Amino acid sequence: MRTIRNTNAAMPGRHLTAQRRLLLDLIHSARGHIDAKELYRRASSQDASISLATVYRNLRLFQDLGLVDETRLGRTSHQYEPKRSAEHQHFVCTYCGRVIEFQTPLVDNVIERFQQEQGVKVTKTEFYLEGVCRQCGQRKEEG
Amino acid sequence: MRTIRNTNAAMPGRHLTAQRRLLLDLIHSARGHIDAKELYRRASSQDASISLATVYRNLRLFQDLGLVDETRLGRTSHQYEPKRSAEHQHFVCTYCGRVIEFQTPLVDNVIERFQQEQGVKVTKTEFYLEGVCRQCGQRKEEG
DNA sequence: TTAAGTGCAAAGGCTTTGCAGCATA
DNA sequence: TATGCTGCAAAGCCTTTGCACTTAA
Repeated sequence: MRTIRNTNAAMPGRHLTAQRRLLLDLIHSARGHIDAKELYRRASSQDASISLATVYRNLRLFQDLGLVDETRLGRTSHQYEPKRSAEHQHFVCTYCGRVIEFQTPLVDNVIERFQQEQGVKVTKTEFYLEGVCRQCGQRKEEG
Repeated sequence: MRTIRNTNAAMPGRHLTAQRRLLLDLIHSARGHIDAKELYRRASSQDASISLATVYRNLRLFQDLGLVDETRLGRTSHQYEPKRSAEHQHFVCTYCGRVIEFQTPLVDNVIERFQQEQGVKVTKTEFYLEGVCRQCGQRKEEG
């Protein structure tokens, strides 16, 4: 069980409330992605009085502080995960919802070139693939 | 003014209604991206009685028929555009909302390799960049 | 002590759906 | 003529917000 220490280095000038500690803990231990609803469900089981508004407010805050990354996967689902140093990308299986993360330097090349050619500054990248995972592909062939 | 011909080759077994013709026309002449609300606004100015439900129903239909592509840009906005043969990618300026489209074979390389390594089948790609466009970058420096 | 955070409930967007009437094939 | 489509209005989601109370610093 990962614990967030009691000092407030990550949120200068902010209150490190029990709710925030709980939410950060859950996001970290989710190992992968978690959406607001599921985060609320899990938080509720440990603190029955926590509200969905608090979940949303803090997800927004964590993003602003750079503690958490938001990713839009699939049609409308927003997923959250701890911030990482390396950019990484996502593949989502449209049959079972499985998420595969991957990372490739080619993406950095594309960005570098695009910035130079267009004179723009890229601050965020999202490379999203959708398709059929190995397992579901096999199941389809067999079935 | 691009016109969609009156036969129904694009939608076998479907009714090519006046509303659908109008919507397809507008999507094509939007030259770029358009979202449901704006599409509704423009459609209304030509057919005051068209309903938002019809817009949504048909956007869904057009996607299913492969006539139109949906792209999620920025936080929550869904954008629609005519289907194209070549995959292309998007950059969105977080200041002015400008959308720059680009295309690079590197993306295809990434997909090819990913499919082989993971044994998956990729059916959809979205490479989304966010940042500051040239114009807004200059404006920030000057201001 | 006091600014910041919380829960609650209500409101806001966007999108979908049930239904009765209408229009296309 | 018979299905499919439409408009309308209502409902469904997900997310945000106003307010009064609570709490961390």
